[in-house]
Amino acid sequence: MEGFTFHKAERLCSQKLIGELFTSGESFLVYPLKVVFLKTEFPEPYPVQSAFTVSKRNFKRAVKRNLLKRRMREAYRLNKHSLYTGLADKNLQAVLMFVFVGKELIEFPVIEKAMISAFKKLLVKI
RNA sequence: GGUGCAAACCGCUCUAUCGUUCUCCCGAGGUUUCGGGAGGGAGGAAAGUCCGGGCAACACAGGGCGCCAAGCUUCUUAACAGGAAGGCGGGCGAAAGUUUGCAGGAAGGUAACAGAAAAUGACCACUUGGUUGGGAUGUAUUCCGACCGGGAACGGGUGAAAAGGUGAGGUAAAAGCUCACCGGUGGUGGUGGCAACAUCGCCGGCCGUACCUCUUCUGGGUUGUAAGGCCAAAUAUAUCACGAUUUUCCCCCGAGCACUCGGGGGAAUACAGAACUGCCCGUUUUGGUUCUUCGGAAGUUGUGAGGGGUAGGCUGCUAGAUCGGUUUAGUGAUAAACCGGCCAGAUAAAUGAUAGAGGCCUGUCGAAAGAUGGGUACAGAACCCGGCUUACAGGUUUGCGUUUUUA
Repeated sequence: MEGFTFHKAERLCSQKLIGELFTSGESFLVYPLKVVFLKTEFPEPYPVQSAFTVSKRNFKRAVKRNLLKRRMREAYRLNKHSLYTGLADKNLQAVLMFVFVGKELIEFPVIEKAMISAFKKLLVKI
């Protein structure tokens, strides 16, 4: 079991993949998060590439958007091992996008809980 | 000490655990990557993108008109619509101060509502001439009217603004009509100031105000780092332009062993289009036309434009009008010299998350020590600088005004 790292290879950076994800990916909601996922293949050793985003419409200030993205990323980083092992068992690769759909700043423990249940739901659905 | 004004500055700290990006070192691995260690990693506004520059690409003979922006003076600066110091006018304040405005009135134009009239000013009231009605006295005066024609900007009223103010003379009544003083303006001279301007004297006309799409003066190419450059990958050279070359046909000149060989294939014209541009002139260029013995087709290939395809890496990319001191010059903005330092470079976008402790401010309880609750702002680099504007919990320092107490 590797540690709680979150390297660049684990992040979703390719504009092309992001475009594909939004046009042909499936999604579900675990308030305050919306998860968009797509089974695909990419040349990295990790089972998942993921990205986080916060709408500019709900949060006008960049500071608040950054804070929420950081909290989501921390929650992902600290709990991703269950997702990794689950996907590795099924021998799948996927790209994920977490969209924050809440309208106000939400504390870290709430986001963490939502993230864990999102992982369980994702493993069932995929 | 209270209260107020101005300027400058700071704008949370520490520990633990787990992470992120860049640089360097070590080890594994061997054109990539992984592990460990050390160090650097948001702001005073990083924001708004409102001005001004650097840098880059593209464009560019020149002139006129237009458009946009600025407009007291001197200085400052790479530059500015910024800043500093000063000048004049207005507003606020008891004061320290603060705030706001500033080219011009020669030509053109505008001045709502109200008011008679907004610049060729006569509504009421004033005054006068003529005609006329009535009354009084007693036979040519006076009083009260009406109508017509003048005089006159002193008074009333309107307005943001009403034809300089006060006094005297003057007159039928008046009036810069005249005079004295005052205000303003133009000219001129002295003094002070680099200047805006201030101040004093003399002379003149006796003198509206505010504003503009008006006039004048100064400046102004366009687009922004998603600029631009390089590499990789990928598709395929459609179309267009220019050049080179080959073949063929045509024309001209020369040779000639007679249908072969060698050499060569322009110039003028402002008619039209295009470019430069907001428009016009103009310039450049292309096409056409004309003249002339005097160029057309096809293939191959190169360069450029353009389409299609590719959406990945490097560069630009951070050492600079740089930062921190000290000294000197200057009222100041700022400049110069010397010493020292290296200070973010991400790209679905790092600079963090969680927990604990402590500061700071503040509410309540309490004589105090303390206890307990709340708050800890505004805000996140995206090519780089100089300004401006806006947001901001709380705090520090300095100078000045005013008031009170003490001496």
